[in-house]
Amino acid sequence: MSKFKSLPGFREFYPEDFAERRFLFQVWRQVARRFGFQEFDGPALESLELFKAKSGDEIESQLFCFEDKGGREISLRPELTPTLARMIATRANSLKRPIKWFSIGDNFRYERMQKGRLRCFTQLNADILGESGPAAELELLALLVQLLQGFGLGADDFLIRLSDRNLWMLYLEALGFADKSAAILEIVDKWERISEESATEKLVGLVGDSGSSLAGSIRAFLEVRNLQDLKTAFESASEEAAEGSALSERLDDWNCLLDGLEAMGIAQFVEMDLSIVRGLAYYTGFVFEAFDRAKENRAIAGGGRYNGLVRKMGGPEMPAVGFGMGDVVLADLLRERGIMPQFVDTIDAYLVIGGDSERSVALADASLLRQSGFSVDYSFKNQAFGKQLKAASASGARFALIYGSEELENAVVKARNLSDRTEQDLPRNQLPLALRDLLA
RNA sequence: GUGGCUAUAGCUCAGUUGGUUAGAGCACCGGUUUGUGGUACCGGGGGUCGCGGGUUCGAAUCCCGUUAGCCACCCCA
Repeated sequence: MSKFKSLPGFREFYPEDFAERRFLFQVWRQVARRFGFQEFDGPALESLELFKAKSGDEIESQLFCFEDKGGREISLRPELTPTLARMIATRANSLKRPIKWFSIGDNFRYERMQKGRLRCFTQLNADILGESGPAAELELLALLVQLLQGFGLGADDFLIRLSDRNLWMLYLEALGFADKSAAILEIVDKWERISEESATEKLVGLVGDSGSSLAGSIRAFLEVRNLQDLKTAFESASEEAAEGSALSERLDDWNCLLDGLEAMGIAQFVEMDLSIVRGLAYYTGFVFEAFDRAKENRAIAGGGRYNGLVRKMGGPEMPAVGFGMGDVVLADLLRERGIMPQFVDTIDAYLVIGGDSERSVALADASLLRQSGFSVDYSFKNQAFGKQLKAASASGARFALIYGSEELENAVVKARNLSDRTEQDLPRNQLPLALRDLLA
């Protein structure tokens, strides 16, 4: 056993683990590219202030932060969005819009670990900036669906819940609680986790006696699953608001988005569900989360619109919407479903070397073949043929190239197909070409 | 930050009411095998039984502490 251990919440990736990781990244990258997103990255280490600016001072307790040797207060990044917002803010005026960017990177959060949550995890982030209309949300939802489909997940496996903080603001305004909306939404966010009684208690504590009727109105809103339900909820809240232009404009956005989902053939993956409000209050419009259907409440990915952030980072007004998807929950899910592929590293050829007198010839060919683009391996020491063939087989090689004295006398090497055990001689002076034909 | 459970080889786990030198399977290395691989047989390396303290003639085993892991709460950007 090693004298040292890795830090809590930080993983080591042995080759078999890394193969899974590579698979996740490949799908992420391929699908994002299919949608025309461009890959970027920022520094893993940033000033502490950057993260406090977005999330408030309380965030510090969950950061890997410290003072560097120059006396700077710095932190490993807990998320990518502040960095993205700063990068966009810096070049906002020269970036062609819409800006469609994605990134795959490690994030760090100083938290107690549990299932699906570590201290260092990798997240895919995809963001669209410069588009204020629901076309941006549509594109991101379509990307999210195809990403999950790219891993072999289907409509039975996941569901995207789509919500809207704007609708909540309009609704609370219609109910006469516009001034307490932030505090009320915090309670709504916890609604599913705490009992309705204790939620009602909190509401009564917040707004007084009208709290219990407010609780009833909120429950009705939480049960909304389509635009018809929504209309009914608003009508019973306030006739005036139900007829107002603010609501009808927002309903236009909803119609546009829902029609788009229909047109893209992904409507069955998305459900209107206003119980998603997402904790921190910097989201400004549509918000959404993708859930594992088998285990309710486990979010695979989440995001929403955050129109104010680029300006907060010193840039111009810049509409923005994005989502993140972590590798930990996703990999757990794929393993549970039995759809995490098992990868075997293979090579093209394994050289079986007769002895010292054949070794230098074999080494010359290994070098040539590798330069020609083949993956080639061989034993470091002289061993019996049987041993070397065993190693060849274990290496995953498709062919064993046998360098024996008889072969070399005839200026050939014997290629043994390791799966069907057939053999044929290849001329040494044309080895790369001959091997290419064999592998084709 | 709070609580519950757990900790023996790289992995999965045995280990009796406390009793010699802590075991097995898998994996790894070597041999049977200097011209033909997945099986078989033989052998080998690898452990301060998480760590520290206590009880005892004697602790992997009992007690206390601590650390780490898992799970839940909190939080979830």
